[in-house]
Amino acid sequence: MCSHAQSGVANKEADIERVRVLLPLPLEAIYDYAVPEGMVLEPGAIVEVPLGSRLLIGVVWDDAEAAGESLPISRLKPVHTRLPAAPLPQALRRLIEWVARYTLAPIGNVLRMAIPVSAALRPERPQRALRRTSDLPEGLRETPARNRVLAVAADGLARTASDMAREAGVGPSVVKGLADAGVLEWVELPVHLALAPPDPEQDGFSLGPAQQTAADQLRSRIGQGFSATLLDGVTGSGKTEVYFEAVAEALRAGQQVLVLQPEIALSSQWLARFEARFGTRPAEWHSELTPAQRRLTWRAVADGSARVVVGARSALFLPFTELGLIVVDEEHDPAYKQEEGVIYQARDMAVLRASLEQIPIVLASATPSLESVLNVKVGKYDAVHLSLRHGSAELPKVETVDLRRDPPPRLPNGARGWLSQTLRDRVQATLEAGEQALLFLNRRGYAPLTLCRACGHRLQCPNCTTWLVEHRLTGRLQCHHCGHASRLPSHCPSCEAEDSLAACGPGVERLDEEVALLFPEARRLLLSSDVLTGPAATDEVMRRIREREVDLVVGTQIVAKGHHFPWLTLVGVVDADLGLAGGDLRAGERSFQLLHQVSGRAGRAERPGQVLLQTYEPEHPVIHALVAGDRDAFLEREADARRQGSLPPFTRLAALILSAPDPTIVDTAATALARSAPRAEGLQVLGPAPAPLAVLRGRHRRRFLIKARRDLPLQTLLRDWVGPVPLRGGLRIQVDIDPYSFL
DNA sequence: AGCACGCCGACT
DNA sequence: GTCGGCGTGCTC
Repeated sequence: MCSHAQSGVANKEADIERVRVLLPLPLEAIYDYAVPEGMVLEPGAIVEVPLGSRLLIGVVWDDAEAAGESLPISRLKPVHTRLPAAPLPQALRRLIEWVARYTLAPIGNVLRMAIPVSAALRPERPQRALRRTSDLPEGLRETPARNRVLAVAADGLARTASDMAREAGVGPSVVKGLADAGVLEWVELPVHLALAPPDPEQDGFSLGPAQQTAADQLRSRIGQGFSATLLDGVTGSGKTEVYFEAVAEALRAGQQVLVLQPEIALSSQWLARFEARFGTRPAEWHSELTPAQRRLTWRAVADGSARVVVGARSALFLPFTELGLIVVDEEHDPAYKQEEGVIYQARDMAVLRASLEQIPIVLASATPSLESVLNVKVGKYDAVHLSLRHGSAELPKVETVDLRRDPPPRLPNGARGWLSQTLRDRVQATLEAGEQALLFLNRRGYAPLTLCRACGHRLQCPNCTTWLVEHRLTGRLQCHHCGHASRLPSHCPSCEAEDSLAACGPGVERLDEEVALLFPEARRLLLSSDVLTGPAATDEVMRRIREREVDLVVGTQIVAKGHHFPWLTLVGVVDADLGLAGGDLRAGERSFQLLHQVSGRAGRAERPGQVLLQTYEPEHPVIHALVAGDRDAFLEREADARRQGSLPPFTRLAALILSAPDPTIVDTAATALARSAPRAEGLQVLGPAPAPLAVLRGRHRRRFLIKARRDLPLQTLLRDWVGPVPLRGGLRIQVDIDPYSFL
C-alpha cells in the first residue's frame, strides 16, 4: 500500500515535464520550469517565463550537463507561453555554450548577444496605416481640419494615424473621426524586410587569371564540411571579388552566407561592389540599426529570407538555419576583439561557429594576423595567395625620413612644425603635379597634452589616469577614455597663472594648421572620427576626395579603411613611431598592419604612389619591413620573438582586471587573490600591478596577467581561482582571455 | 538585469 | 516619528 502510493507520486512527477530555460541575464545557472499540459517545447524553443515578478524571454536549453542538483517539481513555475518564432538553431546554442565557457562570461550574457531584440520575438502587432477611400459622404460636415487631412491623403498613400495628423496639422481626433466614418480606411503595412535575393549569376566583374585560380580554390570548399582558408592578398589584388565567387557558390547551393567586417558603417564602397556583383544589397547588421530594422533583419535571418548578411562582429550570433559560408574580411583588424561585456575575439569565434556548423570559413586580409599565418604553417588553415595587384597598378614605393638628420624646420610664423623639409617638398611636388597627398597622423584633437609653462602642471582627466586632449575645433578638453569634456581654462588650474597653458605634441588639428600655413593654396580636408559623424557624412567626404575636390587630406586611421582614391599618389606618415611605444605584445604587428594599410591608399590607379615614413628609428624592424615590402620576413621575426618570450600564440594569456570606486577595496581583493593564486607547472601569475590606466571612469584598477602553457586548462584554473571572490563594495572582476588591449 | 528587502539621514 | 537613499541578494 505504502509503496504503491509512493510509486503513484513518482508517476505523477514523471508526468509533469520539466524544461531548462536559459535566460538573457548575467546568470551562471540555467533555471528549470514546468511545462504546462499540451505545450510542446523542443530544444531551442523561444518561451516567455516568469522570473520573480516579471515575464522574460528565454530559450529552452539542452545542455549536456543537465544533471546538477535540480529543484523539486513542486517548486517550479510553469512556462508562460511559447512564442511563435523558429527555435534557436542547435549550432548557435552550442556556440553560445562554447563562447561562455571560453570567455568565462555568464552564459546568459552570451545569449543576450544572440537574442538582442526581445521585442522581435513577441508576436508582432502589425503596423496599421490609413489610406483615403472616398470623398466626404453626405451628412459629414466639411471642416477646415477635415479638408486638410483629405488634401494630405489625396495621393492615396498609406500613413500611420499619427503621421497623417502631423502632416495635416490636426489633432488625432480629426483623423480618427474620418476613419470611423469610412473616409479613411485601415490597411496593414507589410512587416517584411524588403530584400531581393542576391543573384549569383549576375555578372559584374571579370577576374584575372590569378584571381580565377584563387576563386576556384575557395569555391571548391563550399559544401565540403569544415575548412578554414586564409585568403592572403595584397591591397588592390581583388580579394573581395575573389571571395564573392565563394559567396556565389554557396548561394547556388541554397545556403546562407555571413560576411563579417570590422566596421560596417564605413564600408558603403563594399556594399556598392556587392550590389554590382549580386544585383541587390545584402542584409546589414551593425550597431547603427534602429530597433525596427534590427527586429526585421533578425527575423529575416531566422526565416531564411536574408541570404547574405554583412555585419560587424555581433552578426556572428544571428540565428542562421542554412549557413553555408562565413567570410571574415580584414581578419587582422583589432576591432574584432570585443572589449566590453562579453570579451571575445569575433574572428576566432567565427572559426568556431564554422566548425560547429561544419562549413567553410574564409579569413581575408592583406596583412594577416600572426595567429592566422602560424595556423597556416601548422596546417590548421589552408592558404590562398593573391600576390599581384589587379590591373596595372603597382605597389607604392616606401621610404623613410630620418627625423634625427632631417628635423622639421620652424614654421614661417616661428612656431614648431612637424613636417620635415623632405616631406614638405614632396607634398609641394605632388600638388604641383595636380595630384593628391595624404598626411597621416593617428592622433585626434589638437594636442595630446597641455601643460602649464609656469608650474609644470599637466591637465589630467578627473576620472582616469590620462592627459586631457585639447580639441581646438570645439574649444574643449576631452578625455579619450571616458568621454569627460570641459572648456579649455584660461588660467592654470594649479597655479592660477594666466595664459600659461601650452599645447604639447601634435594632433591632426594642429597638423592641419601647419599645412594651412605651408600650403595656403591647397584645398585641405581634415578627417577624423570627430568630423565623420556617420555613414552619410563619410560617403560625402570620400566622394569629395575621389572627385578631386580636395588636394590635401590630413587624417587619422579613419582614412586607412578600404577606400580607393585614384588621384592620391603621396602618403606622408607624420609619426611612424607612434604605435611602437608601450609594452603591448602586438604593438609591432598592429603598427605594421596600420601603416601598410595607410600606405596602400597611395597610387591605386594608373599613377604610381609613394610613401614617406617620418621616424626617429629607421632601423626598427617594423619600419624596415615596410620599406623593404617584406611582410613575411617581418612576421617570421615577430613569430621568433614571441616564441622566445613564451608569448601568444605559443602560450596562452589572460588578464584579470579588478576595479572598484574605492582603491582600498581593490587592493584588499588583489592581495587576497595574489595569496590564493593557482600554482602549476607551466603557469605564471604576474601581479597585482596598477593597470596602465590605474583609474578609468572613476574606478581604481589592479591587474593580473596569467601566462599558461597551451595544454593547461586555463579557464578551469581561472574559474576556480576567481569564482569564490565575493563581489562586495562595488568590486568588479573582468577576465580577458587572449587580451589585445594592455590598458 | 530588475526588483524586493533592509538598515541609516532630512522632512510632513 | 515616517519617506527614501541605494547596498546586497535572489530570481527556477
